[in-house]
Amino acid sequence: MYEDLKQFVGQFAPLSREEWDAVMPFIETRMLKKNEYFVREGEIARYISFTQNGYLRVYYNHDGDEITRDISPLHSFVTALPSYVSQTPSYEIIQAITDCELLVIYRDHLEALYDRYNNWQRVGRRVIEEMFVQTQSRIYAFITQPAEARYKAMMKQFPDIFQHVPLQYIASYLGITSQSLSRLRRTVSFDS
Amino acid sequence: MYEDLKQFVGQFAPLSREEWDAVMPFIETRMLKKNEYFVREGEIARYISFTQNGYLRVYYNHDGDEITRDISPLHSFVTALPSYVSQTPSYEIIQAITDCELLVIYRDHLEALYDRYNNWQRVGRRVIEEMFVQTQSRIYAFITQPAEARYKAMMKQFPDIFQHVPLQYIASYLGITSQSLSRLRRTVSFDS
DNA sequence: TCTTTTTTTTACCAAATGTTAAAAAAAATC
DNA sequence: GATTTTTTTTAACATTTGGTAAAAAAAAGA
Repeated sequence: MYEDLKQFVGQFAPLSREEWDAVMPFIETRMLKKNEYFVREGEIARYISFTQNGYLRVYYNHDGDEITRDISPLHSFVTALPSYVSQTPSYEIIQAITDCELLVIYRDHLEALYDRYNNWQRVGRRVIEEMFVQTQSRIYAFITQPAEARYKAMMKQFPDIFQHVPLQYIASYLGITSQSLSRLRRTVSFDS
Repeated sequence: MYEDLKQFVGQFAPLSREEWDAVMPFIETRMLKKNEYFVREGEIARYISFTQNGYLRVYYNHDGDEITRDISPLHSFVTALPSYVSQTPSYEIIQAITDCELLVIYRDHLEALYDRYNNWQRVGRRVIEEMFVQTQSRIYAFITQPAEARYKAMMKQFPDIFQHVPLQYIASYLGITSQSLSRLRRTVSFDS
């Protein structure tokens, strides 16, 4: 049960049988059809999810454009973090790009788990540390690499995403328009 | 003693007298002269610092250019996180932009503190969560705003930094060349 | 204070990306 | 399968930013 989750979390700290048993009652499975929402605009993000299957998109509305901050890789944790940590209405929207199977845990339950099990709190800390490091790399990429290099790097790192996610979302994630991405793809496919 | 640190950390969780007493023996004060290093390239980041006074710059060498990932605001935590979390040689370099007064704590001591005090682990988690949220905002800025808007936003959010930090570092932090920043500043000062 | 070094600014041209509009292709719906 | 809607591509031109080089200004050192 929850093998993908166990493997993912296990990277960050070993957890005892008891510690796993403690979290089990709080894990809910939630299915989303393509285009359904996990977090809506203005809603408070009261839970976090692990993508057991499918792809989520985290974006927000900016002058009529949808700005994609994240496209969740398979088997990763996703929430609208600004809302989640401060329990204020979310400007970020989370929507299913494909049909999804999510493992959901409520923040209240998770915080209670953290209170009781220092080891779970450690896992929570390490997971977010790792996410922070990833985000840093993305900032470096924005500073040092032009869009074409960012595109190639993304293709290499997340090849599966390109099979499931519309290019317009990828373009936004890369920080360019879909027209620019289209232009890039034309030249990239020839010379590389 | 350590009032700025206590106030900063206190935002994230209340800490008892005992919990503070437990950390005190591990805090070291370290003075850096301008241009001295806190973490050198290839060194393992074995500690984290709180900037009691002064400004640090986190950057790395990229094709002969120094790419500034962060300029620490006053009273913030700074380390070369990728090296710190994985205890591998750091590609990030941390250098004092001004004379600095740092409060330093070693990772080993901090981890031991986390083991013993769940509440400290909670603080560690919340601090990094907050840093992650900040970093997200910066990514949104890169996607949605041209350099001029990012510059104006930075002036508004960190006015003090502009009084202490050379413009070339600010330019790199904004993701542009110092020539471009110079051009921006000329037009900005006229029309706004 | 004078000299040297570093930083910032200016200018010109090149490259990358945006904007607008429309066509083509693909996907969804009937 | 035909129709409608959405997504992707193409094109022309505009804007932003980069690259190179040099001058000006500021800071550091003698």
